[in-house]
Amino acid sequence: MIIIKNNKEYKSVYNCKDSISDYNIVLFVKKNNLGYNRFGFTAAKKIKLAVSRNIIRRRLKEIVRLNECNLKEGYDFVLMARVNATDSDYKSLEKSFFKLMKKRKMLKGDLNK
RNA sequence: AGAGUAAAUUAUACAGUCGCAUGCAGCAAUGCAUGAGGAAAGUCCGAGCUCCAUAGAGCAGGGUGCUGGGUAAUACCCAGUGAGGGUGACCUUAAGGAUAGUGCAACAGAAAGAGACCGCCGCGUAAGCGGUAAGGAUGGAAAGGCGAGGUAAGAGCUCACCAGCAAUUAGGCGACUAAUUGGCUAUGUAAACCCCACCUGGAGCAAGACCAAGAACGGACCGUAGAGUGGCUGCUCGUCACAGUCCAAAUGGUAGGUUGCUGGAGUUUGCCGGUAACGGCAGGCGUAGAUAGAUGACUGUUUAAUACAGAACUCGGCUUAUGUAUUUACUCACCAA
RNA sequence: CGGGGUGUAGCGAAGCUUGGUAUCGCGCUUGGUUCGGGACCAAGAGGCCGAAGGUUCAAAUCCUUUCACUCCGA
Repeated sequence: MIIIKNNKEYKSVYNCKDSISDYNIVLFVKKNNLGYNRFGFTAAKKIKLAVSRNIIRRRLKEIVRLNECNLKEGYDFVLMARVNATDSDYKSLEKSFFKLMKKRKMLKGDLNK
């Protein structure tokens, strides 16, 4: 898994304005023409406690790690946690991840159905 | 068996699978070890460390404020003193000075620092004058309290007891306590100004150091006489740097890597000193170090795995948040013997 | 990491220095004016001053702790 590190790259993804949202997550997508995927995880200060910010980011990382092989290649993804995600557990985050990926048709082959 | 006081322990367990960070070993694949807290938090104090002149002088300003001790240091801790609260175990306490001075005490009340409104008593036909702080009324606070003597009526005017002040003596390192004597005494506020005693330079790891890249963050000279700006509270002084001229480049953005970075006033066991905080000696332990930022997911077990909550230079305190289970010592009340 | 500022009626602000009465504007309610509405005139309601302690006879004001919002510097 390759993580986006630069602030500029995050901003360029946001500026594409290609976003789709859910109760828990906002997903930003941009084509990068590199032949592989890159990921970014953010949890803003709106979520007050550092503990819950960390836990949400770690859970999102875990979801991506386990399901990276199912995604199409050549894109930058940024997963932004909403305030509602504070009370959500791992399984509901995973559900909304798949829901959003299906909507954007980013899953490989038959999985989109 | 009820109510309570004080102190302390415990903190996402254990096993397996996948995954992350750091270190070590290895050519590599990989293997092994370690991996958030009691508050990591708030940033309310105190330090270390770094730079500013290896930090200066004076005044202002700021802080602390019963006594003694502990400590690197403190506004912290320990032991004690006084005051207040509780039947008690025990708890609370910014607690120097109001006789150095100034200010303030609204409204009410006659009067708020020195006093006569009503009343009482004397004189007087009366108006009024004088004496008087016992009683009334106001207020948070009213001229030491209360009783007896005394008197025209009264009054520490006199006396006993109590409270306060001063001096002496005794005890204690000291805060202070006790006794005796004295004259009879001027309220509160210093978390109002202030006085006294002690302490106090500023900025902070984005501090700072080194290296690379780049056309370039410079080189040389003069001067340090005066004026100016800056060195993060103000003023005065002092001191340092810049500011000047010439050469090169240019009015602009680049911001990468290494280091600081974890062994430290560390922790724990025993002995000794001390009422204690703590100190000394000897032995054991090696216990996160990232830089978009490492701890997560799933399954099983036990009654249950839950609260508050996440390291970012490091320590010592304080304050605030907090689940479950448990222990020790003590107090009061009731019952029984 | 460091340094400020603000919190007062439904909304926006004064008052805090120097402690005793919480004031102003808009809005709200009632009445008047108008054929009716607006504007205007008159009257009125609405606050334990972010929270908890302390000092004081008395605290929005002074002190301590705490919560929320917000700004600035590196």
